[in-house]
Amino acid sequence: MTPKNSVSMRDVATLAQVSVGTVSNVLNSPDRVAEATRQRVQAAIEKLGWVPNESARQLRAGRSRSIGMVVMDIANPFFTDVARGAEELLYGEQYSVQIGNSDQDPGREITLLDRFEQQRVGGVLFAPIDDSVERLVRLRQRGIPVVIVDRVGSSVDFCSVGVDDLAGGRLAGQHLLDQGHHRLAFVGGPSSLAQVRDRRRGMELAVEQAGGDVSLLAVSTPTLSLEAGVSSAGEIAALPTGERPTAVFAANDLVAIGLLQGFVTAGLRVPDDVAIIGYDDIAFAAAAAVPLSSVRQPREDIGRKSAELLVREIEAADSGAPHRHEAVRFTPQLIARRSTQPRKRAKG
Amino acid sequence: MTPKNSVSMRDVATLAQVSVGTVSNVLNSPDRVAEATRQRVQAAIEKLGWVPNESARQLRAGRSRSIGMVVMDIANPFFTDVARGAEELLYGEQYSVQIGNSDQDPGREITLLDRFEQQRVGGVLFAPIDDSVERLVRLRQRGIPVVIVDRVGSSVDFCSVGVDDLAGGRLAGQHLLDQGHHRLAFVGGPSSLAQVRDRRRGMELAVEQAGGDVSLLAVSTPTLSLEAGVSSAGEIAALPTGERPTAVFAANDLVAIGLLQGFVTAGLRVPDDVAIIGYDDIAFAAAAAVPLSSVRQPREDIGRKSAELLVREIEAADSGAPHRHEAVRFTPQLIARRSTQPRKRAKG
DNA sequence: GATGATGACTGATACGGTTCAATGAATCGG
DNA sequence: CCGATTCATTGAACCGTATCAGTCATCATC
Repeated sequence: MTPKNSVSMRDVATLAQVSVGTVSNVLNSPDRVAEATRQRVQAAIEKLGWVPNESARQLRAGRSRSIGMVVMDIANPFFTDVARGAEELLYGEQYSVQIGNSDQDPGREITLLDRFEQQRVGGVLFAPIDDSVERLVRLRQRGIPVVIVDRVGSSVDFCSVGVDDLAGGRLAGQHLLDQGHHRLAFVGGPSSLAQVRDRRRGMELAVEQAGGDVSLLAVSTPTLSLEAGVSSAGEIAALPTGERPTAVFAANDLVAIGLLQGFVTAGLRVPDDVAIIGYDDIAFAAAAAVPLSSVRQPREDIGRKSAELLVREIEAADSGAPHRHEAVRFTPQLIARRSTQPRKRAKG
Repeated sequence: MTPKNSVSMRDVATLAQVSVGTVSNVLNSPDRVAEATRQRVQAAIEKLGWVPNESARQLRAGRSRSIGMVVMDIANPFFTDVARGAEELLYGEQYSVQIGNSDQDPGREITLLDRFEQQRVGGVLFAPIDDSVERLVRLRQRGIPVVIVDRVGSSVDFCSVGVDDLAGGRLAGQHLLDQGHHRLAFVGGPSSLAQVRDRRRGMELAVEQAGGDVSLLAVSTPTLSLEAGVSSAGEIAALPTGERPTAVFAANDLVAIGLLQGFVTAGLRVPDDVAIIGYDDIAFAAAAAVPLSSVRQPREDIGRKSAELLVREIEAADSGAPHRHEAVRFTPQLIARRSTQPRKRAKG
């Protein structure tokens, strides 16, 4: 039942009347091989349908052409966009990408890194859920480069690519203040996520700097998901009108879209009763029930840049060249849409 | 610069004063090893920080614990949901998943399959962009099982998991007819995608069966994306009011959400001027500008079931047990929301 | 106390490639 | 015409693990 007709280089060599070394050369250094021989070998490969065994190659080489990527929420289009950017670049460099979803679970995160280590992947793109780098140090000791994605280097020991979330939070906060809001809220969590902390802190800075009589309510959520947004909207809508915030900054667009749904369900109008701004500017933000204002991150660029830094580090290690870690920080951009449009006083 | 401090089983064996065979036994058949020895070996493993080399193991075993998955559009939440379902099950079975994005490009699709073949993955979950199975046959000859995802078996030679798209299309068409529409449209493409053909055909069947004076306009798009929807909406909106369809069935939710955006931009009201129904019922459908009616597919179940069939086939092949290919067909479900709500005649 | 039987461990081999020193043939300059 | 150089090819060693036929000691059995 198991055909197991595994053809190996030896079979090809036999058929082509050459040694295995020559077959290998045909693949890896074609110029060292006579044209006639090369064609004979190629023909034999075709005929037998031989395909190189990547495990064997990798075992010998001690290094692999596959890249591991850990994201914290594959259901979030932000991460698939980042992954697309990374994959695009890596595909061109002949690497293949393994995407693992930690689902914001530290245990799974570790397991995924363990598996990548066992596979001796060529490198790892890592979007972490916290700041610990111990696990990463071990990977690097084994010679596996790691680039930290979506989190700009608290540690100088790794390359990292991210966005200035403090600035992003400030943009969002300032925007809401500019629209004349005085009762603000921030929705997002858990605060173990640096992204959440930074975005919130940025908003707080905007508020402090503005001075004046501004209140800022913080609503913490267990995850950054649609559902979390929906349920937070319920909480907020239940507040007495006089205390209820008139504008909300959500830590990402998923939460923002959830809030939108929740508010509409609760009978609140957006932006008239409550304005919303999100973060990431995923493609669905513009298509939401009320087109969603957001703070845009260059998602695919983040992926591409991360991959580029990773490849560079891998190649430096291969060639023994020195390598300086780099921390790339993109600047976020405010995208104002209807969900934060100033309330029309002239209603009638 | 390259530390290369690669510790192998031999190092562990030396430190623990045993042979490499024993170290291997500690891992794979712990019961064949004396307790004291086992602990000594474990201690040595800890101390050296040894991690098994998956390539070597795999080379020896001839088979790997990693699964390749090919999807045609990773930006479509439908596929990430399917992938989540698959990954969830496979993670539990100690497999890791490699997701590759063919981006609806036949060339990339082939390349991804080539790479999986070279890696001798344990199996492949394949969401194809057309019906050709030649490439798959070769994989299977090499002993790599393939399960076809999101496309129920035209071929009995493979397991497959999908949804009855003909029934789904019919549900959508019937729903629009039930709302009293007579000028319908179908938007989607390319028609090389079986999903597109089936959904459209299903709608046509509903129309034929209903009889009466019903028109059905077909608008073809190059891909199933938000952008395709937006631009199709432009075309449709440009039609004279008397010819313009009053209800549109989009081949998937991305297109539907794009249409929605496009119609709103063009000044048409949904559902008053034109009703929309999508397909997939991705999470964002409910959160769209107007909550989107859709035909729901059990996305995560599709992934889980595919993975289950794949694992079963892999294990059957390993144990030499016979295996019967299975074609699982889920039934889609109509989800009616506001985007197809009957027009209120009593407007004033 | 000789005989198996059992249990714990060893050592060699194989997996499928890459790499590199060595070999032999052909070419070249003088 | 010969030594030197270049070119094409070979063959063996090696990567890190799993497996399996043996080896050796221990123990129960009669």
